[in-house]
Amino acid sequence: MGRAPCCDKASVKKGPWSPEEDARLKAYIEQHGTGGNWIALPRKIGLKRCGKSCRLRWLNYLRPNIKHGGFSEEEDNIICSLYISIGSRWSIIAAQLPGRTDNDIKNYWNTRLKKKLLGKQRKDHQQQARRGGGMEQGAERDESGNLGVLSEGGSSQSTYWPEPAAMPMYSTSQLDRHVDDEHASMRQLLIKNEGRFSSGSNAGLQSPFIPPSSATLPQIYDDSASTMTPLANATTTAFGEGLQGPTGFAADLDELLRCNPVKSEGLDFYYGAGGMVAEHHGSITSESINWSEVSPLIYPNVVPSYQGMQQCLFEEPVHLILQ
DNA sequence: AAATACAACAACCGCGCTCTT
DNA sequence: GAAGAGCGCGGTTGTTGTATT
Repeated sequence: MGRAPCCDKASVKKGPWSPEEDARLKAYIEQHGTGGNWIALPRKIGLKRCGKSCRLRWLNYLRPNIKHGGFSEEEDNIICSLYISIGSRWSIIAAQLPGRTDNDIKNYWNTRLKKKLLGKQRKDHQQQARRGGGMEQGAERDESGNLGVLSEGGSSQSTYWPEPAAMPMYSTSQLDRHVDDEHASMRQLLIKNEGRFSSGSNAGLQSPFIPPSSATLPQIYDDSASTMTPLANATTTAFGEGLQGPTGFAADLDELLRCNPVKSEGLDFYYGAGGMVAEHHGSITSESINWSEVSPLIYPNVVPSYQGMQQCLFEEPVHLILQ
């Protein structure tokens, strides 16, 4: 048996919201709140809209203090850094950017930031070629504009990415899962750019996100197994399996942030004293956290601490992981 | 000026999860 | 514990505006 629809599709209006609908929804919520039931809300107001549609409209457009457009470079950098670390968890990323909604960030990423990054990549690519960087033919991106990270089966490498010796050691199953994975590809791009668009002084720095090989992984965790085990579990549960990527990436992030508490203050909500990882040993989910409540607490820290976070993300873990 | 292509944004859809009964 | 309702999220599609030919 299929899932029951959340509302009667036939009697529900779809498409763009009129100013009148906006005004009614806004006025009602400002006066009465949502009442904890979005499904019933449109009936109370007399709107022929799906409850989910009302919720979306409120959250993405009508809610106070929503910013639209005009993303700053700092915001770009934060988005990129978080995309590197947690992937397309737009709601979590949005929680780090006051006034931004997940939908807004998602759209911004899909329509502009991704292209901006690829544009930079293309530029770097050309510069490298001019310097005699030895780009082979056929290294161009595919029709969708993506650069191949690894070819099918992982037996050959992209001509752009580092030589095999510098490449992470993926297992066969990991490769199978992530070949042609856009997220992985984009993340590689971001990592190369150190999670930002502006070129920094340490442009040649090697990415810290070199995934530990199967041989090095256990060592990392064995060193502090009593604390790392719940941490790793919590990370997996909180951000989902997909997060782990081909690299045990979230675990790496855990490790480096754990080892650099001062630098990770932007992620206090996640790692800090009494934070979710500290308090919930392996049983939390992203849904169990009320990000709207968490966000106000962390907003003030985010931007000022970004440099530190970025430094933490991009400078420290090389020796940690390769140790 | 008209047609077409592209970009940006708003909104919808389906799924997984949590909560309630 | 099971089932249903509702919420929240991420992916995708549709619409509108702008640029180009």
